[in-house]
Amino acid sequence: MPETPATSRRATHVTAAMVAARAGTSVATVSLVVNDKTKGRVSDENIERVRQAITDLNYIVDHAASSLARGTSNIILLVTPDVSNPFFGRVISGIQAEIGDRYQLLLSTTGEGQIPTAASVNQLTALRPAGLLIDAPNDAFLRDLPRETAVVLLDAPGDEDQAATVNFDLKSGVHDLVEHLHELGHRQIAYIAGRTGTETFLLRRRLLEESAAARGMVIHSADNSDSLINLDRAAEAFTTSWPEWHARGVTAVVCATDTHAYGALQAAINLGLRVPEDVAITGFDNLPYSTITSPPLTTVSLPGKELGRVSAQQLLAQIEGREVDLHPVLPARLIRRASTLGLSAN
Amino acid sequence: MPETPATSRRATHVTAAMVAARAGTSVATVSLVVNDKTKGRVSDENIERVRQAITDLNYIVDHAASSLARGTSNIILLVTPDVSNPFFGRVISGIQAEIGDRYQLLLSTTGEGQIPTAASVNQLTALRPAGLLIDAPNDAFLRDLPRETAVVLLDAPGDEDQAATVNFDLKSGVHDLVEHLHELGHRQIAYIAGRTGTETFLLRRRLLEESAAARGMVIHSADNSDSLINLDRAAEAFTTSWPEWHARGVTAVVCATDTHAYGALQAAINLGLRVPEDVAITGFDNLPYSTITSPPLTTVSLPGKELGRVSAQQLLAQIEGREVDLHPVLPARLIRRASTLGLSAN
DNA sequence: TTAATCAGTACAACGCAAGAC
DNA sequence: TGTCTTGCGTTGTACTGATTA
Repeated sequence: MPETPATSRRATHVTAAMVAARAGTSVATVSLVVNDKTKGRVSDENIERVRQAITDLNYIVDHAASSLARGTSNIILLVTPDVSNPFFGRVISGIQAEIGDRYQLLLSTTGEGQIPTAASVNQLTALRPAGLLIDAPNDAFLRDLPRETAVVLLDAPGDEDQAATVNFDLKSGVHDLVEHLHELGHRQIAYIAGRTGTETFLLRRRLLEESAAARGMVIHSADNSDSLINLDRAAEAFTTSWPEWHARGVTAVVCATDTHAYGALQAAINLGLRVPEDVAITGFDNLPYSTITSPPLTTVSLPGKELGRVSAQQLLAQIEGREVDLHPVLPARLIRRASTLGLSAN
Repeated sequence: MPETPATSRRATHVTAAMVAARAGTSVATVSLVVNDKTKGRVSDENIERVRQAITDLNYIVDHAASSLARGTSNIILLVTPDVSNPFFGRVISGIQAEIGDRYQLLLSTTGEGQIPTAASVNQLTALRPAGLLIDAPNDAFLRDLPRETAVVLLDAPGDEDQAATVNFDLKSGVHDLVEHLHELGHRQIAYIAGRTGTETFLLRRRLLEESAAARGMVIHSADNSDSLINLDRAAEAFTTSWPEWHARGVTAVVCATDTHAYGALQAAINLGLRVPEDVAITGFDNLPYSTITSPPLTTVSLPGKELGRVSAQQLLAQIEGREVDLHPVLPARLIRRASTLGLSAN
């Protein structure tokens, strides 16, 4: 009869064996109880004894051992290009709200401006995550994706054939934006983005060009191959490009995110420009700060928390084998504020 | 001679055994190579053979198995009250930059306004994290901390006896702030915070009161027991409290974070108040948006990325048994902007 | 001869889950 | 009902031989 192997090495760490010893059952029974597989396997009395022992000893199933035995973990991996953008804070909130504590959210940031390598993707698979949430991926990353794992792509327009996606209705958002600018009399429009290669930013530009062309408007681009969503960089880009834009008659600057727009706003003001009289500025995201900038920012609202929430639902459905719409699209609404309004049509 | 057990169940998943088979060595040798413990144990030739096999097969050490065998994982857990505040984005960036890819950063959010329970703490320990980074903890949480794990508390003034900490020099920051307000003629000051029970917010208030008392100034508090760092809630708090504050002669509102200050700013403007002529407003953090609000925000700058970076260094030092200063303090500098300046001293 | 270093392997954990019994 | 047993994939310890100081 082996004694309880309690103080084998460290006095700490409660194992199923200790629980079993205390409850007077086998380890297998403990496992059945903690995993709710008691139906027809464990008597009510034993269930109760085990439960009691678990609370008495404060037992928690070891994550590593459980993952190893099962071949998969309860970790959900969120891969984002840049957590410092508050937009991702919203996304994360949405995910957390949805997954509760059954799964654990692990963050993996590809790092400032780094394109994720196959190696780093592999690092992630070593965790045997229950699922992968990948925000604003580029093509290189998608190629290396493990096919065995549940995957949802967030804000990855054009990748609908690769995996489940949750996208924004950018087309309609951009359409409204361009129409709005057109009505205000703008004909020459500049576009500031970062992170060349991120599909969603490229799409925003393509849609802009299409929508603009349909109305005889022209899009000019900032020549910044930035990889960050960064206020200061956007400000630099604006400052550098403005002389040329101005010479070409640009009167409105569309930015790929609100954060870029804040930078543009700052730069414009530093250059002594009046917004929107001299230049109108718009963004995407509708961060909370966009109501208190001077002037408040016209922007295409992208529901970040909703993105996180729906993506998580999507992923859980995959993991649990439920059927769902694989490509939901979230609305993108134009929010008109003073950074474009107030310009007299010319 | 056993064949390579390649297609045992799923054709996927490369194991050390496969690598060993291909390299013509034992599994143990493979382990030694991947863990860089070859010194005097593995010949250069075998190291090379194993390395080759690893790249050929694209082998990655399984996280669960490794963690189980070692009794600890390579996960670093960040516990934050609210990821949606962009301040945490900075902190996360700093941490990521420091830990590289040797460790994986796992996020655990205690949820909107939830005080973390002992149960949730235990959930975390099931992961056997290499270390814990805990931001702005409250006392209840600290009581349940596992003592065996490496822990660093971030922005946890007053908890220096509990664990390693990385704090801001709030005292000096608040001192400068109060002096600044005093010079501008303010005597009655209101304070808006969220998250009652978070030590750092309480301390900001205490320091404010001490500093103010020394100059014959008075602090009034908003009666909001909010638990969120949330622009809208702060706006509500301002709107609700302003009539009374105004009646008592309050001319300046100090907010516990910039995000709160944005809300106050918005509310003040909605009430038709001029900032800073009718009411001065200040924050803490110095988020990038504070330069482009209207007016730009006077704030106590708290270096968030630095906080993350230093905390991670601190944690790695603990994990690796190195000696370091256990309680570094990061500077908190007052940034004077238009939300307080421009008020004529009365 | 006795240590000590080097090279490499066998094997028992690690703690849990699931199928056989 | 419930337990036994095996396996998940790694890691570290103990061990074997051989060579060198």
